[in-house]
Amino acid sequence: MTRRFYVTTPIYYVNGAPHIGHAYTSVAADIVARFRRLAGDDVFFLTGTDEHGQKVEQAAATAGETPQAFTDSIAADFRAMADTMQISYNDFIRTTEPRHIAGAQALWEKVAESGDIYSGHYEGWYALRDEAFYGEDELTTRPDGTKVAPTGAPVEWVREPSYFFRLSKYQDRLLELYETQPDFIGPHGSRNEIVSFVRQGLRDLSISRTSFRWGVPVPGDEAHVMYVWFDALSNYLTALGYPDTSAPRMAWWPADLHLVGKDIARFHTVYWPAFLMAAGIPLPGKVFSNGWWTVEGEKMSKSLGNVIDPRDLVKEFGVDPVRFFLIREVPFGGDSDLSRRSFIHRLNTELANDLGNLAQRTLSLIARNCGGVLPDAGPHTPEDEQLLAPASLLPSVMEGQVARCALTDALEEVWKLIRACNAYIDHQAPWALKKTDPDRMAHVLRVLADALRIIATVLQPWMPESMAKMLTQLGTEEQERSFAALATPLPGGRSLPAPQGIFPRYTEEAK
RNA sequence: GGCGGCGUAGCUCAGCGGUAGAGCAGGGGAAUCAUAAUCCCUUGGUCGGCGGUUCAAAUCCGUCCGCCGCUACCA
Repeated sequence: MTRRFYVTTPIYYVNGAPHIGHAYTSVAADIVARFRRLAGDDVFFLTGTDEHGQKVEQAAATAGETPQAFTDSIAADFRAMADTMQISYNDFIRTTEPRHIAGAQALWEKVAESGDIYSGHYEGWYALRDEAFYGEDELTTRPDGTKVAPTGAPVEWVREPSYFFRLSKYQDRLLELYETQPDFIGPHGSRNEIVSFVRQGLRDLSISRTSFRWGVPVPGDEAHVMYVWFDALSNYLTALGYPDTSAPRMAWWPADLHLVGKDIARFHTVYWPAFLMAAGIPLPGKVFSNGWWTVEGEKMSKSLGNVIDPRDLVKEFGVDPVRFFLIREVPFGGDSDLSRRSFIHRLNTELANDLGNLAQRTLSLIARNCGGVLPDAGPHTPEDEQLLAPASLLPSVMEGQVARCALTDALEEVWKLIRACNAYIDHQAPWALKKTDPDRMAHVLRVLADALRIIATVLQPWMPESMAKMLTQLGTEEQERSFAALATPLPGGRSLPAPQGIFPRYTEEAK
């Protein structure tokens, strides 16, 4: 029976334009989704936008638009970015859609049924700009007597009625979850932080607001709208058709993997499982958080004006090199830097030199010396085996790595094989065999073609467009590109298209 | 302050009890099928400091120094 796999990106908050950080998380999720599809799973891949909250309401007012019109245009921009990045989502949910609003309200009611929602008052120092409450001890007093948040945002004392979620009740069950399901939170460092946070003790969570209107109305009390995280987190369920348990998509629940930025790890590893526990809904399998990008060594910020729109890079270099760089440059999970120099260096050494050139030299030798058709396989020498044996294990090795979200390690695994292929071709020297032993030459080229087929197959999730081109040049049909298809060797004699370079080299023109 | 992580070759990092590793960068050589790409060899580290446990420590323990993260409602 086909395994179902459900992976999500965060729903992105529409208070600004999409940047490289959003693209990063989405590309990572996309790689997992594509990888699981190649492995034969029935994948559901969700992305979308988080569109409620006071900040959005105000930004819309400032822009002189209705909140709906405002979010429509930014949501469209996020969707366009996802499309540019070749994100293969199955659905794009917006929290302003009726299906989501109804689902979020149903989840609220379900949690309320368990007795874990009660009404009270919330009061504290509130920073409008940050949409956040702060503790007295976090504030600093300015010379003029006004208090400001650590972020520098001015705060005011507010008191408003609020519904609360009994988060405190779930402390032990959460700790037990982290204990019994050690892979629930990744990477490791993030897990430690969450565990120690929960150990400190959990306070009940204010989950509604009366101070603004742009949100999901609380069922049965229209004076309140839901706190944005109750609303937002429920998207992972509402997109599947929740609360309609007979909806076909509900078969994908519980989610296998939520990929998130490290800033929102806590919402996904503490609040979300607690909400689900309260509602009696099974928990997701894993929440993995990724780090931040800096640009040329500096923090990305609007004031520095160094915010990178991934689409600008795609325009210049193509989508696959950007996807590749984002995942390759640093172990997935940590922070990383994007500099033009390191970017171009990566593309030149690993894509153009190592991989692109390997394909090009192999394919042009075949084109020129084998009549442009895929040679038959010959008897394997020990050297051939030494190359092909580990190559055939690649998909299963990478499967383990992808399951751990070790997306960079998985790439490194492929590059070991690519380097081995370059060494192999030099040692076998098919260009010399051409005169001394043409049969062996053909067999060597076939070994390389087989290795390249594996390489291109497993790299499809990272670089779908380029690897499709490479697989076409290697003579594979559309239906021969899954992991399962690798078990069947391609028939010799198939004619191959004329080889064409896939990854160009870049030279920075001197300025 | 509390909790946690990190500090290993010029750079990015892996190793986590048994004679220091990879990639890139640097140096030398080979080859010429290929996007002047590739291959081979090679320089380079008292594994942050000090102390301890052990036959044996980057690897375990203690301590010190230096970075970084978390410490509640903020993509």
